[in-house]
Amino acid sequence: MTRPVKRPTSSDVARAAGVSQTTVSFVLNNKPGQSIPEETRRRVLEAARRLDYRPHSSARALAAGRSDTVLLSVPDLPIGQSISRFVEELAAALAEHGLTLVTHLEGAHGRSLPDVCAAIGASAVLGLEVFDPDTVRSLHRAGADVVLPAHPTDGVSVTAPVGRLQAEHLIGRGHRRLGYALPSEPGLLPMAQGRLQGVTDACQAAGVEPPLALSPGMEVDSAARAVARWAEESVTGVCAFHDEIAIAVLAGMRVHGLTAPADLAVIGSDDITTARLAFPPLTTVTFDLREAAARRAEAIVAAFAGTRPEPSADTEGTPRIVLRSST
Amino acid sequence: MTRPVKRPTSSDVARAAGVSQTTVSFVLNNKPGQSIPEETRRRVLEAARRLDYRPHSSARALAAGRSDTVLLSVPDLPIGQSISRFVEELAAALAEHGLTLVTHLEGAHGRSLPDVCAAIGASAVLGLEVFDPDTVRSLHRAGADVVLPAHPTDGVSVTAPVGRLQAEHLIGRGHRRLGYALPSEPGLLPMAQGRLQGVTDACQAAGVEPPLALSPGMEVDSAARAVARWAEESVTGVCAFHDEIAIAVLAGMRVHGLTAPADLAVIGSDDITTARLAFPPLTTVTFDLREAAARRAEAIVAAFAGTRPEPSADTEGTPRIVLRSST
DNA sequence: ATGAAAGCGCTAACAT
DNA sequence: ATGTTAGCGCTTTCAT
Repeated sequence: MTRPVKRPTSSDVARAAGVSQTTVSFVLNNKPGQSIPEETRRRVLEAARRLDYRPHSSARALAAGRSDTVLLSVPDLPIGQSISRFVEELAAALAEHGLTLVTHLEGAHGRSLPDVCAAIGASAVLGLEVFDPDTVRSLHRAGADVVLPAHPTDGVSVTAPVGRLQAEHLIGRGHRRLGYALPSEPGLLPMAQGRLQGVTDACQAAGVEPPLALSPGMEVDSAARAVARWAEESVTGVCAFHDEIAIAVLAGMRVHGLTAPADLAVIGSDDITTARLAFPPLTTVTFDLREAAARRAEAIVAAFAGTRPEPSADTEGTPRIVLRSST
Repeated sequence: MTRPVKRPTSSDVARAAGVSQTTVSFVLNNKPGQSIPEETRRRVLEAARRLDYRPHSSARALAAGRSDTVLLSVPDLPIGQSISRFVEELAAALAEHGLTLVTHLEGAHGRSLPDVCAAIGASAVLGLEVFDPDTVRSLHRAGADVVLPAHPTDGVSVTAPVGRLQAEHLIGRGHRRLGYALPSEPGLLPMAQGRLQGVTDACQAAGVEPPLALSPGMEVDSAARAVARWAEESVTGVCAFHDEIAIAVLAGMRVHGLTAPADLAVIGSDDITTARLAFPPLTTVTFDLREAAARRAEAIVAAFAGTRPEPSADTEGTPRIVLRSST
């Protein structure tokens, strides 16, 4: 359980390879502008491999003045596997640039994000939504070189256009009065505001009334009340913040003997696994997370290099509507 | 986006407080066995606060030979909010001991756990299931002082007794032939084996046949096939690895016009949000994660101190059966 | 093409 | 009660 062995240092590798420690550093970091003969390089790499050498991250960070660690802050809770997949892709994309991603779950009780950032010596901090200026400042003081997104143009949330797409889908199907199902967790509200705004925009563009936003909650009863309310207001289509809430709406409809999409069309977001298994199956909006993740990774690497990433027209990944019912 | 400012060092604080840098270190770390007059201590703390000083984690880790970072490895995907809550509680409990928790999502493409461990300089690595000896060795070589659980007695998984409880519940209801629904993700298999073993044990103890384990998958069709298979074998109750799979089984039953629990009883695990909303609602096994998290945190702190945690009889948290249907 | 040497910011003996 | 000093393992400048 406790480790008695001392791990090899770069000097150990140097000794084993019969070169200086400096040379080891050059070889292992592929230092440009150095002319290391193939033979020497080989010897060093071989020795490193044999000793199972790994650079001591703290020592490296201390000397270099920056770490290779990227911290991702993930909001309160279960955002479905859509986000999980995003994290995975992001980690992979960053790994290709030699960066390591770890995640901090924003919780009520944990430490603050700047604390965590300082504690692990992250040199970049990522979020899903734009950080407010105060947080950005704190993070910088905590040692973060890069904070993203710090500005709405930084290639914002994975989530922004979701609402618009949901609404356009329903409006395209002839719905003229929409509802919006908000999450109850306060932590998700900022993100929800963004998505709701998208719905509102789409409604305005189509010349239909703005959506009636309610919080159906995650209980059958509360959801049933929301459904009743929407029915009173002649709402015929509901956009849900994410699939879990959409499923709650479906459950609420069951209470009233309503069926989707005939009585009320419901569209979710994130394409969680259980959405596919809901009855009736849910219509969902989702993104190509691979793309989005890759772009984010580029933005980070570019920010490190001081180069601002070229502002691509669509920083959001390729949206995709996944239809599973005939909503 | 990029930070130009240099952050204050402990020497800056020393200068501001008119003391030596050593004294600053002593005060800020509450070094025991030192007698710092209240006045000096106050001046130092005041200066640190004014400068918004935060110790440089890498420097500290390098000098002290160990960091305050704990890395939690979370398996493949959305294990529901049960696990999320566990993470949150764990983070809070560790924070009370000055330790910082970050999470690594085990993904197909990301870096290996030892890589991540080395990259962030974690001095403890945690998992939900027992690590195999090879991994433990790698982690130690990667710089981890503490690896838990490394041994079945270390206060194992949050999950171990789950299978037993599920089976006992069904057997208690008169079921004599059980099925088990395995996950399809290979990453979850080790955990699934543990839970399945619990079911098998309970069956043996009750003198009923061992469970018929199948992988229903997360598609309606594949789940329907599994259900058919269980029906052929006169299985009347199914324990599912977790709620998502249980929901898949429910979906498969719908295809055959079967209803739960009359035709086939289904019991899940983890109490995910959508399980509450499934139709019919799912029976689920769940734990008091607060307790489990606190115990885990203690184990880690104890391991750091070299003290083995006193082996408490129940390292698993308080199990709780959540009934939502009349399974 | 390679090495020597000076720190990075901190902790921990060891003085005083 | 406080300061002096020597590293921790690495990167990087400057010599060779």
